[in-house]
Amino acid sequence: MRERTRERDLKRERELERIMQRLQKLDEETGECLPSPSSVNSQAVPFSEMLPSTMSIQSSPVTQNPLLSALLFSQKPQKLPSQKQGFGELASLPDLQYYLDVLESDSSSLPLEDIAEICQPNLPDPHPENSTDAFCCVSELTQAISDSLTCLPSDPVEVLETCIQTLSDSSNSMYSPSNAVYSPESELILPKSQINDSVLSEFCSELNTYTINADQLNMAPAQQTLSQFEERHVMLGFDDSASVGSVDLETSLYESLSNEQSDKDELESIQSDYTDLLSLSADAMMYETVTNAQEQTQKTRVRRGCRDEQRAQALSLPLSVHDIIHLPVEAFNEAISTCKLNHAQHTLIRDIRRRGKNKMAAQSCRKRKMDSLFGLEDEIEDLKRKKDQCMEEKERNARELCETKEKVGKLYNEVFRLLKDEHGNSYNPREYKLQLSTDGTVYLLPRNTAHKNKMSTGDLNVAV
DNA sequence: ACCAGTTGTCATGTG
DNA sequence: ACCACATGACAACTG
Repeated sequence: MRERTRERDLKRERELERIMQRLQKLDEETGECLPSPSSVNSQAVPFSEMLPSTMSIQSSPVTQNPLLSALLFSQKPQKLPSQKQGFGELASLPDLQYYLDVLESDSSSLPLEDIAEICQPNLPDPHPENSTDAFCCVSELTQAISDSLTCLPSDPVEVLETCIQTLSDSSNSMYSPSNAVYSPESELILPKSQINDSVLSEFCSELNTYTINADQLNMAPAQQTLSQFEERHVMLGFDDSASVGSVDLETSLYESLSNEQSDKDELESIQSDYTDLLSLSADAMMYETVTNAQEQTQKTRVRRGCRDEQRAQALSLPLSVHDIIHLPVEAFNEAISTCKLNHAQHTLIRDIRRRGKNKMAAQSCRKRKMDSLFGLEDEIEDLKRKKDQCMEEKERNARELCETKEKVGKLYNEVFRLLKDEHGNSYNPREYKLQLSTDGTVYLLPRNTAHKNKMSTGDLNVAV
């Protein structure tokens, strides 16, 4: 089996090499430098954008066919899991897209007979037992190109449409919607027959949260994974915005599958823990057993969030975990009083409600704490901004004060220079000074008396 | 293996 | 006394 795979890989490598050589030869002959198929891959231009404007992709049957959807919208064929069985061969699809693109955009740059020759290696294998499904897919496309070239060698658009029509005929295609699964996000197409755990793991990071009920665990793993893969975005059964009772598929699906036995063991353990209570008559013994069960459960905690769900199932509680937690007090009390519960059920239902309430309280408490923290951080930022503003204002005021002092000094000197005594002589600035009174009058005072009685008009010699 | 962050749970305090 | 809620502390889990 491994040898056959290696042979197929080598065969495909040789084919790709031939195609590349042919392209290189074409480049040399035409003197034009056409983008190589690999560069087309890296350019990540959706093939749908290459379609003529008159050809609406939405109205085309293309989108009805998962293979063509994958083909036309495939931008990163290198993402295909080449190590998975049969998918490495799909890597040449973008090459074929490239040829179709050249046909559609400028058929003169690539002689049609050359395309037929390029496509020749991809034609269906005369020995079908050597072909993989993916290789058949490539062959199918190249066959369509080749046939189209024969029938409609002068109309590239029709070539393309013929290819699409050929591959849209899903009646015999292994990639028809009825037997293939297509992931638009990951741009991959997988035949259902090849969906298995290892392939599914490629998709798991994109899958949403699922709630798995107990009877799903009884499904065969491959059947279950396929079923859940097809039902992505669908919430089954218990719906809870919190994680109570729900199981994250990514972490738990495989856990559920690989540890199916341990899961059952755990369920049985829980069931045993609480059903043991049914056989006990003394309340004290019941309480002790509940405590032991809780301790044991805590010690053997495998996953969080679904334990109460399992416990509720184990003891067949009449209310869902969601109702147990979210019902108003009156309704809850009425419900548990009307439903005749034994001691174990009563204890469990109280515990579930307490834990559920406390879980929500803890969540809101943490949210408040984070909000408070963010509020404090915002306050710190505001205070920093205000501090910066104050610092800027202080600097601006200091600058303005300096400028004002400078202006006053100049004005002082100017005024002092203009003052003359009765003989027309200037006053000595070392002996006299100007002083401004509170009423706005400027006085000339001798320096030795200025400080003694600044505002005494009797000392004034000159009023300016 | 280690670590930081997240989450569920329990114990305890408070109104 | 009882209840609901808040919160610190711890352990399990996760990436």
